[in-house]
Amino acid sequence: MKRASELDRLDLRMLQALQHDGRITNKELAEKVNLSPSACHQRLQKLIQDGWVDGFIGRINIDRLCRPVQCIATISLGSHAPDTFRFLEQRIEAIPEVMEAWTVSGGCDFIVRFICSHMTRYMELSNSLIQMCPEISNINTHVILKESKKFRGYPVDELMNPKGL
Amino acid sequence: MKRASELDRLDLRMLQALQHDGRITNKELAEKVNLSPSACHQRLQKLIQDGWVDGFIGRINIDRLCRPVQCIATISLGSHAPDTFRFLEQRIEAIPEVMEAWTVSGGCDFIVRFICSHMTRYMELSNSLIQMCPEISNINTHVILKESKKFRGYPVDELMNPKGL
DNA sequence: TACCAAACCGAATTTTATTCGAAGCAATAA
DNA sequence: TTATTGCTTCGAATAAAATTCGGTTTGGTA
Repeated sequence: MKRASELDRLDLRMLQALQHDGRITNKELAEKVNLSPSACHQRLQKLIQDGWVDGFIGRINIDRLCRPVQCIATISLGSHAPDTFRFLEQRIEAIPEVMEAWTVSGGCDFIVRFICSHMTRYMELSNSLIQMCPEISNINTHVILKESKKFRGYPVDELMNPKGL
Repeated sequence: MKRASELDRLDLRMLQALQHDGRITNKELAEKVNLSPSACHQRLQKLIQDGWVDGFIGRINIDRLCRPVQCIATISLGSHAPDTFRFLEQRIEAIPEVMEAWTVSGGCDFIVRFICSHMTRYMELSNSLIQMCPEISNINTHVILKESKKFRGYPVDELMNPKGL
């Protein structure tokens, strides 16, 4: 299996193309990177098999389906014992309405993004977290007014070829 | 074009399947929702064409490609004039290293998620924001230690069939 | 019951995916 | 320089999937 430094220009261009359109056909992808369909197919299978690609998701237009309440909560713990972290992390992960969550350093310990059918539901969820984890010292809720920038893939160029190095 | 309330059970199941695997074949999707491939194909095209699906993204395993620094910044403004908001929002959007950004209410005005090749680059970016927008009163940086939960699609069931209604 | 529109189905056709053997290419050792 | 080796590519053949289309079913309505 290749290491990251062994991925060549074609591999990276394929990954970028897949980020941009996860449903691109192998034939189109091959044209885009100037390979024959068979060679491209072999590379693509290998990229997926070796875990460079994490999966493909169809993004649904959730705001057209319903009018959800979205919140970002910053959670602070009183105790920083590893067990406490793990426990809360697992509980957070298990909540379907949690879309993303991060363990962070800075002014708090977790940052969690929720999407809920209504505000009361969000309150239920945050209350349940407080109840099941008394070590939580603070939850600060930020209601999302607008998604200013949606995730559209990682900036592979900037990350792989950082300026000034 | 259908309205949200006119999407039936099959449409929703298709959207959920696409969230889970954006590269699922039409044939597999048809089996999953108990339709003939042709009927499923027609529905899928219509769902995409009518904008229920926002696009397809291949998720790449960025931590295998490099060792990026990821941060979440909370930004507060001194002036809440609409022009100030719009200006900063546009500048934030334009930064390739900004993966996601939200306008929020609560203890701050924007929450922004960065991915950078190294910490110095992050500092450059946050400094540049402060320079170009003097109305920023505070930026609080949270370094991401761990992605506790990755986005895996919206909880369609919970959002469309909220408990207690 | 008769009619209509929408959705579905199955078969036919077109396009794409997948497989596979042969050829090209670069690095290495003789 | 010349063989050898391993890896990648290519193109053709085959398998599978997508797409189209005419006919049928279905559900609602007059």
